[in-house]
Amino acid sequence: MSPLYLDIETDNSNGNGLDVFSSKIVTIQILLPSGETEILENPKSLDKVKPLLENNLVIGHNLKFDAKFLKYHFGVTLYNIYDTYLAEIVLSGGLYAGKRGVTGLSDLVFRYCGQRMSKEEQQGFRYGVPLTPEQKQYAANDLKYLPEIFKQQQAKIKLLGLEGVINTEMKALPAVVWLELSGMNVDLERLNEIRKEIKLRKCEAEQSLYEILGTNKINLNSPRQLKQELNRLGIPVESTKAEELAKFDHPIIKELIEYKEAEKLLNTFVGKLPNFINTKTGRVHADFFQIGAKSGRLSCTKPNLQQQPSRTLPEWRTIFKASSGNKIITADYSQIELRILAQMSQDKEYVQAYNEGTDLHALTASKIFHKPITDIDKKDRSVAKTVNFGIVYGMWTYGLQKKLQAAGIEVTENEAECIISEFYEAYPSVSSYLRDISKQGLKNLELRNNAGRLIKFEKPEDDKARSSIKRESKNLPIQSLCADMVKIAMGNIFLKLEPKGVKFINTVHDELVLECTEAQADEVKEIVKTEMEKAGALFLIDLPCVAEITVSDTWEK
DNA sequence: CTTTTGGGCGCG
DNA sequence: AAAGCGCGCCCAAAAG
Repeated sequence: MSPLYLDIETDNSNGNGLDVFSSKIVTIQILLPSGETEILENPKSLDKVKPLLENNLVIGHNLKFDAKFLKYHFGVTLYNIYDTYLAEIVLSGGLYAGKRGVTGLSDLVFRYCGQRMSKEEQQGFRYGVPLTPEQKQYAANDLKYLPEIFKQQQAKIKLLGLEGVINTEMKALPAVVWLELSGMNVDLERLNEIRKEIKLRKCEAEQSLYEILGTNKINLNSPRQLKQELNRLGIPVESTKAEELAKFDHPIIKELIEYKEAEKLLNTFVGKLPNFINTKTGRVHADFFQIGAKSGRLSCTKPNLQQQPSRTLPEWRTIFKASSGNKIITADYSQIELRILAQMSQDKEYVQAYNEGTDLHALTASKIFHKPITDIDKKDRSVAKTVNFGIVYGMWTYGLQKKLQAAGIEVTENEAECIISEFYEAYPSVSSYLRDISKQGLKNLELRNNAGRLIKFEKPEDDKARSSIKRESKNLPIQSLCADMVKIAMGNIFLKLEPKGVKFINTVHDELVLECTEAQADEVKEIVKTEMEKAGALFLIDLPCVAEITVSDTWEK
């Protein structure tokens, strides 16, 4: 298998040359193993090069873009990919995730080849218009440094032992292409019903607020003005965030929280989502960044399908509806971060609880409150749940106290301290694991998760930054291992289900969402469950990995 | 006028 | 001394 180097140029005359659905490919440049550069101008069909592209290793920079165009316009699928852009983020230990100005092709050309790529003027590639000599030069230029970049990255990958992580990312890339091309279907009628409901809620809250305040000469969306008004009413809030407001007992607080919630939902979700429905496909095609977070998690924009309301407005997700005749498969890992913590800490009680199917939150409650597990009530369990999750994030007693307070559970700082120390006494291995890993992270300024993913930290300049590294060191190995599981599953599911015409429509950190015909639903459900659990079992050795799957007409919470 | 920053909040 | 990890998007206010 000989590697090819690939790049494409697209028509930007509609000002939207990056949009796969409304722009066309003007040229495809391929640097062949022979060293020759082939430029396909204004291609009508790719039948001649399809086998070449589908059966060889294709190397390029940010190939998600190219792969989307090739797939959508010509039905060509890139299976075997090496992307210098993703590789560079992996090599940076996640430091380049979501950063601008460090991962562009020109940045890599300078870093590896010492050459400054001239910032040439927009070449104005137009579909159907023959290329000028300058345009041909420009097109070929994007390819000529790739072999050297590839070679040097390969050496670094080997040196750092990052082959496994790179492999995971490159196999996940075709799945991300599949994801972006699939898009989600939106039930606009349902959306409009919800819009009406919330508008009403907002108006009612707004009227009450004006009445209580005795004026409507205030911008309720201005934290500054709002705080001033609340202080004037004798409510000594230090800020206007929900958590602070919850500390005070005054009729205005309830209305204010109601107003802010409705305002947020209307402005951020209800009002915005319809703008993202693509006119060509009728679906919402968000942009996913494959390594959007330094943990290796994906991030998402325009719109961010990873932050669609579920707690604040449970019915919201039902607007994401299967097309007629289809079903939506929602699959998520059960308590995955706590299971990973159990695996990594090797804590006896934690591991045993998951092996015996004991409710871990109830178990924790029984430990910290010294009660038999059968006597644990809802409130005890809720406190324990906050502790279990908070521990994974490196929470301190002060944070626990605030978190519980926001949930309507009052504890003194002393009580919070007791709860945490009881937790560590009950799970000594969790305690020592977290202590050791945070020390190690701060000392080495880098960590590995169990999949070998490298996590680096910037050199801290002050105590605040040092504390931050200690907390991140507790959390990131866990968060990132979950990301690796999801990516491995994604890559394997792509190979099995994309050829069957199934759609991959969303992913939210520990969750995969697919759409398929009713007839396919049972089979798809089984495959997704099996692949997710298989990927999890690569790293959860001493306890089970469980993926929970639902089949429905809509995206389920 | 446009861009950046800060407070705030949606999700896992 | 700081006080919970990772993201993206909203608006208002400040800065350019």
